[in-house]
Amino acid sequence: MSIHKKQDPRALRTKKMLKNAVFSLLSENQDVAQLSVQKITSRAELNRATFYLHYEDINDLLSQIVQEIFDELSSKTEPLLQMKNLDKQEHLLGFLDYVYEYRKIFAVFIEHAEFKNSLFEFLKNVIHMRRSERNIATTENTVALEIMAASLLGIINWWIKDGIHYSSEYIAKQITSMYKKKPL
Amino acid sequence: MSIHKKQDPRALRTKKMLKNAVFSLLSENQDVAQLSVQKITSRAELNRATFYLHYEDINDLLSQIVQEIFDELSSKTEPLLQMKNLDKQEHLLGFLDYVYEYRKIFAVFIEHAEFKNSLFEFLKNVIHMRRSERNIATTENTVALEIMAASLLGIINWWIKDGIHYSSEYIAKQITSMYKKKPL
DNA sequence: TATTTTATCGACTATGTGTCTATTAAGCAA
DNA sequence: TTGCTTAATAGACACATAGTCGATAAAATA
Repeated sequence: MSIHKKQDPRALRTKKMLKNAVFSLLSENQDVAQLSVQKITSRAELNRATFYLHYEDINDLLSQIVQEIFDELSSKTEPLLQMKNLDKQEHLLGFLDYVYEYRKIFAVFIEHAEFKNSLFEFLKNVIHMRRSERNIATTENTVALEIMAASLLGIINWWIKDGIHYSSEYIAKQITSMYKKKPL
Repeated sequence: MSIHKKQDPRALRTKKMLKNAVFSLLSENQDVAQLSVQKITSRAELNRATFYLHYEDINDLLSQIVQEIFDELSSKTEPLLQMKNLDKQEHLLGFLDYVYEYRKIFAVFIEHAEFKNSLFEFLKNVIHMRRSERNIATTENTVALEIMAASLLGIINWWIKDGIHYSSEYIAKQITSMYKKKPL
């Protein structure tokens, strides 16, 4: 954030316009794979060469967008996780509420490998925090952290793509009733 | 199979060569998205125009490959599912063994939307069969079929992509110990 | 104001798609 | 075997896209 050396306002403006163009295009066709540098710069009303002054390729731009999404996700969910007196299901529900709020963005970006990885790491982190907080032994007899996270990722992926008519409350209930131990 | 009207042997040969070219290319770069009609026909040593005599586009070809993969998966796992005297975990293990055998193909094609959908439907079907077989009420108090299938899909996705050093036995054990009710 | 940085324009090479026509070759059926 | 049918090839076409380059104009800043 403030660590970065101050950038040329023209560069900042251009980058914002390119990102806005990406969201504008994605809101239409809902498909990351159909993006092209031409479409993005055309939508942003910028020259195509300008794109390459700021990003290596489309993936570079998408990576930075994903980074920003998860910076926000972390800053919004961390205070929730600090509240140790919350019920088992309230943490999960708080997270699912956030996912629901950004379900359209999530549904598009979940196809992007880096977004998927970030979400996976995020889930692992949250599960790990919850476990150590409740003093659950992480070495013996415990379901592997990664398998639990992969399972949750699968459910979230399904939810935002094909099952978004279910409420976050319902999903939270199903999840907690499915596992032997509460994941979040 | 034998229902189809007999096809021109030249067409059969061409289609087989194109499919082989796809597998050949995928064994090198492991990425469906990097395929092109030019690369495929060049690898198959066929004219590019010939491709369009048999397939609409790359997705059409991939769809037919995926179809064949699941035809084989079904024919190999169905006899296993008919054996009603098997232990809870043996069904799951038999399926995971099949996935392990074809893990390289699976890891590549799991990125393909149609493959993912087919696998999801397959999992739903198997869970449903197991449940009705064991007379589990599907309406009351039971975890939604789709959520369970989505969860398993997430685990399988993780396993074949990032956790294939774990044995199918270990994965089966983790899965059965994670859920309150055995999924398969 | 003078220097640096950014943005634009046009051009170029390269790869890819999908279609089309004409021609050659292989399969099949009377 | 001959003749019809279908498949495969070759080359061309218009079009979209990627990534780079040099020259020029415009904005930011020291």
